[in-house]
Amino acid sequence: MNEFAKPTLDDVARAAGVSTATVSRCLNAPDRVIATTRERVMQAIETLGYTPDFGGRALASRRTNTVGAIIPTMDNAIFARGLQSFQEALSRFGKTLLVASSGYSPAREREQMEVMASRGVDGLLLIGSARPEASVEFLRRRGIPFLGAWNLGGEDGYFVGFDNRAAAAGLTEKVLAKGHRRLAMIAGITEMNDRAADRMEGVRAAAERAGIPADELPVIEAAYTFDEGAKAFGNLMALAPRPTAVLCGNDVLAVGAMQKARELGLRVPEDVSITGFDDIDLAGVVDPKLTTVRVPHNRMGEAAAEMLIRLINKEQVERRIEIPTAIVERGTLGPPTPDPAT
Amino acid sequence: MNEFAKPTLDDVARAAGVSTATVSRCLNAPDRVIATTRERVMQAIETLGYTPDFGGRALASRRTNTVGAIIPTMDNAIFARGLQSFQEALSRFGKTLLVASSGYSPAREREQMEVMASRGVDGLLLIGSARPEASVEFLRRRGIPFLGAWNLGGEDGYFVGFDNRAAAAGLTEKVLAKGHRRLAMIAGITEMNDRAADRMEGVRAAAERAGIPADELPVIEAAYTFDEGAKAFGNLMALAPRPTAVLCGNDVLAVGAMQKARELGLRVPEDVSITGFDDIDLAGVVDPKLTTVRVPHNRMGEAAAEMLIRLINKEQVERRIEIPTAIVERGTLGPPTPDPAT
DNA sequence: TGATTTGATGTAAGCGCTTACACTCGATTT
DNA sequence: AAATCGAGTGTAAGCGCTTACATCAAATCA
Repeated sequence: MNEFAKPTLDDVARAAGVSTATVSRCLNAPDRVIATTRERVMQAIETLGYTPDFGGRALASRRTNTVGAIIPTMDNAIFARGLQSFQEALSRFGKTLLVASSGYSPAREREQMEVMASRGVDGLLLIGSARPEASVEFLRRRGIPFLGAWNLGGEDGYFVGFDNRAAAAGLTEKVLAKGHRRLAMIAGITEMNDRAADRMEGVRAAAERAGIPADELPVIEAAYTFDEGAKAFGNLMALAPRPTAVLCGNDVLAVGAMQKARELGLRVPEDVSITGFDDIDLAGVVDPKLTTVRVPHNRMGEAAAEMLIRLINKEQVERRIEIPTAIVERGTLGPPTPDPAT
Repeated sequence: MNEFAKPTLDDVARAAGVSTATVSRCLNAPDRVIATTRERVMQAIETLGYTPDFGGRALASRRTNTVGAIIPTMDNAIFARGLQSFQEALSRFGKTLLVASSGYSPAREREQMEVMASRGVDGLLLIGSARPEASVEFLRRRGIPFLGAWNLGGEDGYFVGFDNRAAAAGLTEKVLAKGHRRLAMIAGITEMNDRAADRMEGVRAAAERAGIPADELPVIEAAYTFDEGAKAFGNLMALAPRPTAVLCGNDVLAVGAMQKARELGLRVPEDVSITGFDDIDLAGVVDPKLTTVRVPHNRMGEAAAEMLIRLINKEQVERRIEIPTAIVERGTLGPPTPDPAT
């Protein structure tokens, strides 16, 4: 063989004086080869610097040991963190991660599904459950096991994630318990984003249980940036009566709101309480520190990897795994200041 | 063909009444097939729901249209952002991204290189230039084009990144121009991390040019966390004489330092100036806003993708592309307060 | 008009691997 | 001692695709 050509199974077999089948077995089922032979083969692999060819292997075995993930964007600490853990866990199972991003567009997600499918991924990680039925159907027809992550999904399918609705409701109850009655919410964009929608619903439900009807709970949807959060907060503060607590759909919006509050000369939490969601690093850094909901994305990433591997291996799998969240009380939630008019 | 089996090229060929070669050409070189035939083939592809098999294609064409990236971790806004842009750009060229993480370990990076190699990636994105020669040699032998990103590397190889050294020096000059003489630095861990090392050197060089010898410039290396930054800052503030300006190797350390300053009752920038590096979102959110160096990671990601594609296509490529950085003056850098003792 | 070129398509040989099946040979059973 | 077994290994048939080369008909030329 040419010194610089990539060595093949044949080269190894020849060098070790065995057949290609034996070399293949050394790699895939070492215990089906007697120790002495195996050593000889391994030695040959080592000296030749052989690594199996992916194409050949994929073609012959009908397996790729590749897992895909289609996420809205990595440019978001939440997904980046989860994906990192997912990838690490996958790597422990000898799988490699193929990533694609949808930019929150269902059409683009579908395209990427086709890319993943034609790459023969063994399984696929998706975010959430809000997607056209046709996309789901596509994966089913192709027989690609897939998983919705970051939330708990709907009727069918497998999920590993958080109960965003319950967590949001829990936080809302905490706010109500402080004595707040005039709540407002800055939600993430809910269209095709079930996490944002669930959080909004959770807040609404808790408020309603406390006797606050939906029409007395102003909600503004805002994109995932500080500026949008700030803008929404400004609009909310212009309302009469002014809300005493603003629940935000995520920490980014909450921090944007905090900036705006400072700009408006409003003290947090004396003049207005603000809460976030996700507990990103930022939450512990702003002043005062943000009261929020901890969402352990890294644990989720790991759990997702394990679940997907089981799905791929056709092992028994629970339909959904809930990763518990926790309310983190820090400095931005306090009791409302008694209305000066009273 | 079985209704549920994945259709193959053969199925398409039969359905369209042409040979497999023609179908293949329709997919890979449409202009080498006459329009009427092509339409018939495309129609068949459509109705059968055919997607080419990756393994077969990779095996036959010796190309995978896959690009790998081995980064320290995605769990770091800097890399996540760059990677996102890289992936998007790649996707526009019809390439898919395979990601792996090294956790800052050269050994692990090497392992991942082998994984990437055996997957037949067409090209590889690496971070920085600090790695054992053997790793580089491995890629060369395999003939895998690769690229160092995020810095400008050394003697040979291709790079797209920033001149961390010059940028750090520039910022240091700005600090000196404010009148500071007692500088200190909290650097990132420099071992096997050329970005951190370059930044440290840049600060040292600028200080020396201003007549401040290295031994009068205390430097503490700290891991990429708020806490480590805070701890290092605490140590620095215990020094006598106390530094009046602390240059940090990245924004995370700087924000940690700011927190510690508040804790210690030190005002920023009145009592002590603090600067960062990277201009992550966080930098614009802390109070006062952080003076730092803007490092456009998304532009870098795109440039890296383009360069790697050219490398893969064996087109003419510049050896290094420098992405310009910019100093962002915000609130944490001010003139030193005159020493009360003077 | 016959010779030559050109463009569209078909034929078939692999690409590197896995795996069903066949084979060998010593150990065990009858 | 013959029959049976099983562990270790080899043989060889593909897996689905690309592509060099062959073929053929139509277009062009002399």
